Amino acid sequence: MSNALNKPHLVRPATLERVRAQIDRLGYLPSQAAQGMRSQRAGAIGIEINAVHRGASDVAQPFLTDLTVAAPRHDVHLVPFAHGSRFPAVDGYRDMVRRRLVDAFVLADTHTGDPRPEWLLGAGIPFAAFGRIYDHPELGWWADVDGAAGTAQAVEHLHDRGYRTAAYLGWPLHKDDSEVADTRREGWLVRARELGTAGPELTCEQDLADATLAARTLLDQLDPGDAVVCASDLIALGVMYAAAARGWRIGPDLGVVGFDGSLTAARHGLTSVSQPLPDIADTLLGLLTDQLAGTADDPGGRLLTPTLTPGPSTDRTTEATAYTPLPAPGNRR
Amino acid sequence: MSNALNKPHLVRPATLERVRAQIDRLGYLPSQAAQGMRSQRAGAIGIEINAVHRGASDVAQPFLTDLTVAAPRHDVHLVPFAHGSRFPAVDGYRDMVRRRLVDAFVLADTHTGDPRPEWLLGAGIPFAAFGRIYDHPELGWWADVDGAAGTAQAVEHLHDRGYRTAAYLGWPLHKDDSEVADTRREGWLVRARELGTAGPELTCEQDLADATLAARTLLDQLDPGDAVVCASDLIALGVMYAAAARGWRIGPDLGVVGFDGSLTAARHGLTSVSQPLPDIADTLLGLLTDQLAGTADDPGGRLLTPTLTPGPSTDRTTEATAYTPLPAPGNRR
DNA sequence: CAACGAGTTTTGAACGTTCATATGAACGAT
DNA sequence: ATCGTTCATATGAACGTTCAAAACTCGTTG
Repeated sequence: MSNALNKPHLVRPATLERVRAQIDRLGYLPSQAAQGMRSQRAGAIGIEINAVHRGASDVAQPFLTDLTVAAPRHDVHLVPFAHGSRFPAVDGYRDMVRRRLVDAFVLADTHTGDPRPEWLLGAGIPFAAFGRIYDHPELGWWADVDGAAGTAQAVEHLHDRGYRTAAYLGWPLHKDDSEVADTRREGWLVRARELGTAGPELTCEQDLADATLAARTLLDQLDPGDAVVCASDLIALGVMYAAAARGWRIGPDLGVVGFDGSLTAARHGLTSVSQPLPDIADTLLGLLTDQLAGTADDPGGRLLTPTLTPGPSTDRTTEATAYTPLPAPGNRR
Repeated sequence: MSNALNKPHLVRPATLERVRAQIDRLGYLPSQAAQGMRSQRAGAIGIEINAVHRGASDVAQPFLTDLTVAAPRHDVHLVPFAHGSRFPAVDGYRDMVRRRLVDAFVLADTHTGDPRPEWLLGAGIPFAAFGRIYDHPELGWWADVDGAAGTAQAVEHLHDRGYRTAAYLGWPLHKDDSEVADTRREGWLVRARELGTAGPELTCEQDLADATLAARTLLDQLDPGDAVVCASDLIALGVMYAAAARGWRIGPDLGVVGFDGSLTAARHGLTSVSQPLPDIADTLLGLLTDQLAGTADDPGGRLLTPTLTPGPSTDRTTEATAYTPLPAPGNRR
C-alpha cells in the first residue's frame, strides 16, 4: 500500500483507486516520526529567536512569520528556539542536529564577529543566513536585502514627487552592522548626486530619542520642500517628530522615507523601503533544501531588491493631517 | 545501553560509568524521530501564526518568543504554522496531529465566535488558549491576563503619583473582544471610584489616528494634572500625541498609562501595564503537558496578574523632555 | 506445454528507541 | 553438588515508513 502513495505509476489504476478510497475513509496521513526515521531527515529547519533583544529589530519577528508561511512550500516545518534556553549558543545548534530535531538552520541577525557561521561551517551543519556572512561571505549561502537599491529608490521617489533635496540620516559606520549602514548610505549618495538632489547627512543610533535629537540638527540645515531619507523606520519616526515639533507638515513641507517597511511605518503613514522578507524567506529555505538534497550551487549570496511602499509622508499635495497625529494647529513657525 | 539512560537505578555503577563515557565520547543523543515513533508522541506543540494581520497585535509576536523560551522547560518544541499555508483553518489542525507533527496546540488570539475551540474539543485534540474560550469557558483550558487588576493597578499608580483624576480611553464594547474591553474598563472604573479619581471616559478603535482624534476630545474635558488610563499602548500613544499637540508635557502635565507592556511603550517612555507573557506561556504549556500526561485538573481558566512598568509618562517631577520626542519648545498654550 | 517476460503485488528488512522478557552470573542454602 | 534467589545484562519485539527484492499472475513464444 505504500507503493500507491510513492510510486503511483507502477500500480494498477484499479488498485490505486481502491487504496485511495481506504486512505480517505480512514483519514490516513503518514507519520512524520516514522518518515523521519526512515529518511534520516527531520524535515525541519531551526531558527534562533533572540529573546534578549526582543523586538529590537523591527524585521526579525515579521521575518519569522514569512519563514513560517514559506516553509510548507519547501516541505519543511520550522522549529524556533531561543537564547538562554536548553540549547545555549553554538552547542545547542549541534545538539539539535544530533537529536535530528532539525536538519539545518536559518541564521537571522548575523553581524560582524558572529561566531555562528564559522562554527557551523566547521561542524558541517547546513545553514543559510539572512544578511551576509561577514567574515566568510564566499563560504556559505546567504540572502540579503539590496540596501543601496533601496535608498536609491527612495531618492528617485522623492525626486519624482518634487522634493528639492534628499538629506540622509543614517547609522554611524563603526557599528557591528557597518556594512549595512554603508550600503544604504551609498545608495542614497550615488543616486542623489546623479539627480543633483544630495542634501546634508548625519548619523544617529537606532534609538528614537537619539534620532529625534539628530533630526533636529539635520532640519536646521533644511527648508520646507526638502526631504530626508532614513536608514530605518525608527529613525524616520524621529525625523517626523522633530519636524512636527518645528511645525512642519510631514508630506507637504517635508518628505520622509524610512527603511524596513515595518509596522511602525504603516502605523504612522510613513513611506518606507520595504524589505522583501517573503522573498528572502523563500530564498533561504530554497538554499537550504538544495544543500540538503546535494543539488546546491556554489556557496554565495543573493541580493534581493526591496520595494518602496508610498505613504502620506511623501505626499506633497495632501493637506495631510489625517494620517499624522502630530501637527498641532497653529503651531507652525 | 538504553537502561543506562532510562533506568540508572538498576544498572551497576561501574557499567553506568562505562556507558556514560562512550556516550560522551561519541556525542550520542537520542533521535527525536525514533523516540517519537516509540512513544507515539511528537513532543511538539503547534502554534498558529496570524500571517494576515501581521503585527496587528502588539503582543502576539512577543508571546511567541516567550513560548519558545518556555518550551524546553516542558520538554517540547514548538512548530509554528500560518494561515494560508498548506494547513488551512481547522482541517490543518487535524492533519497536523494525524501526521503526528504535533501533539497539541496553543491557541492565541481567541475571540468570540472563534470556531477553533469548539472544533478542537469535538475532535478531541488537546489545546490551551491564551485568552478565555468565549463560547465554552468551562470546557477547555485557558489562561489570560487579569485585565481588571491591570487597569486597577494603573489607577493606583496614578493616584500614588499625585494625578488628580484618571480618565479612561478604551475600546467600544460591541467588538469581538468585548469581554477584554469590558474587563479592562471595569478595573479602571471600580478602583477609580474607590479612590475618588474617576474621570471621563471615551472609546476608540485600535488605531493610532482614531485614538489621537478621540484623545483630543477627551483632553477637552481634562486639565493639566490629570491622567489617562488606556486600553492599549497604541491608544496611549495617541493620547500622547494629542497632549503634545496641545503643548502639554507628558508626565508633568498629563499622566498616561498604556496596556500591554509592548515595545511601543518602551520606545516612547510610556508607563504600561505589562502582560505577564512569560507566565502565560509557561502556564499554557504546563496545562498542555498535563493534558497529554492525563494528569490534568478539571478544565478551566487561570487569570494571571500583570505588572505595572513605570516610565517617564507618569513622572510628574521630571522636567521630562528627554524621553518624549514630542513637545515642541514654546508650543505650549 | 514449458519457458520466458512484463506487469503487479507481497514480503521483509532497516531506521533508533524503549520496555518487557529472557538469559546469565554470583552466592548462600539445602 | 543442586537448587533457589537476587541482581545485572542481553535479547527481541514493536512503533510506521520506505524500498529493494521476491513472488505471483498472465499472456506470449519457442
